[in-house]
Amino acid sequence: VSSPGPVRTGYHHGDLRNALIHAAAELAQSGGPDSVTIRAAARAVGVTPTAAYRHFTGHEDLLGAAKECCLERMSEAMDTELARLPESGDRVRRALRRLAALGRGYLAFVAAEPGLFRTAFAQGLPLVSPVESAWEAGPFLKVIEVLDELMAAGFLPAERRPMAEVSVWSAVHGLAMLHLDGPLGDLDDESRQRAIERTFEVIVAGLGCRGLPDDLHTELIEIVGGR
Amino acid sequence: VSSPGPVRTGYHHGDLRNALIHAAAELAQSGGPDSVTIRAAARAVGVTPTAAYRHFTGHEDLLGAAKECCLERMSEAMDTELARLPESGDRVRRALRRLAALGRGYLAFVAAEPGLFRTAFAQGLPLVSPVESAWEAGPFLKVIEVLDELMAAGFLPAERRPMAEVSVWSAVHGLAMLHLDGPLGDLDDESRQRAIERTFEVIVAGLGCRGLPDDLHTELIEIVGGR
DNA sequence: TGTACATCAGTGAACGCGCGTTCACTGATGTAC
DNA sequence: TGTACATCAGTGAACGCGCGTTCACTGATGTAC
Repeated sequence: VSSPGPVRTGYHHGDLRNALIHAAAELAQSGGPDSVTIRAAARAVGVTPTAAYRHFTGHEDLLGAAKECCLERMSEAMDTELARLPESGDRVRRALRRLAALGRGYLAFVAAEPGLFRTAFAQGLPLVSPVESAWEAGPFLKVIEVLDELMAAGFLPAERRPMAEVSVWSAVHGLAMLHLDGPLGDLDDESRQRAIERTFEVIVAGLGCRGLPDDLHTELIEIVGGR
Repeated sequence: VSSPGPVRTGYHHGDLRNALIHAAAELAQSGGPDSVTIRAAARAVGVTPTAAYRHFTGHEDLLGAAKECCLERMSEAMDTELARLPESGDRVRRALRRLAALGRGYLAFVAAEPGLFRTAFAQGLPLVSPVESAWEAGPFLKVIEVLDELMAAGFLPAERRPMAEVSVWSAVHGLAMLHLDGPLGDLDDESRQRAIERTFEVIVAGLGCRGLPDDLHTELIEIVGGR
């Protein structure tokens, strides 16, 4: 769960657990969850497969740790997008900007690191830590916060607040999946971009009642798709 | 791609290709795409693995056929929901009803047949037939038709029509995926239901400009979640 | 400060598994004459 | 109508692979006295 860790110094490794997780994440990066095996991770670290069993109960345990690691990477990618945002404007504007940046971060991560994304959402036993905490500390929590802010600022009516985070996340997650494995994978870049923009527009229009001023709309679209 | 096919009658099978596809689909049903192997399919049919190579170029070919088969099953499930709909009301009402029924069919299929769903969207080489036709003959086409109708009937403004099908499908697909493998899997049935309803509301509100009359809203929510 | 010994963290060999795929083959079918 | 023969659709044995996991082991570490 931390950085690469020292290369081994003699018989004992020193930080084998973290080294294995790091190796597992690199395997996930290049080949997705199916590439994460105890043998391959041990090989990458330069250690016998058996040694891994000192630190993990088995394959499932290692994969779970890798999953958690991928989720963290994803969370970081979204934070990066958030950090680039200007602070100007009223609360609604700032919150909508953040919503757009989250979507952008999510989709950019999927495009840049499909293997990590697939692993983060791999089927099977959940994460090592209690489920809720892992998810709520990650990407999902950020969406919840932004929607709370949108409600507090008066953009999102209170009666529409419940479950709104699910709608938002579903839309962006579905967009990502359909691009990765579904029929949207064949779209050219331009169409892909327009699909993302339209989905963002539909979601924002579906959340708030009122329309957006033109300049705000333009700014948001640029955040969600631009650069 | 057709029905079970006759049980073998002697040395020659008669319809081995279809029998293998059927077996592959059953494997997919119970264990997802990873369970679809040439050996297992041959075993199920009662034939040597080698025999499969008379009808498929290899594992990937069989899996592709299974994928196509799963997509068809999904399409049928959605058609079933469409067929149960009343025909009363104006064009907008009928089209929105159909939109709700498609979402319902999609999500019900995912819940009832997760293995088939996973296989339909399995990663890897596309389908046997040309990509577009397979998808556009399937679930996606139905969404496109309904949205065209919503535009023609005046509910969906023309300038919001492009890519709207992607937004709609992304939302429902994301909902399905997050329930299957994501953090939404832990929701109780009641919350799950509300999440689906809210997502439908957000999408409909995001597509059309105007609000829905109360009775229509109620009817649609019942279609999307009810029974 | 030195030493015996428990504990920890690795090694190396081996197991059984199911897989995709290939080979030379044989049984069944159908067609030309 | 019968027969030789090409063709088709299977069989059976075998290959090599990478995997998860277990076993008895050994090298390194640290702690009690």
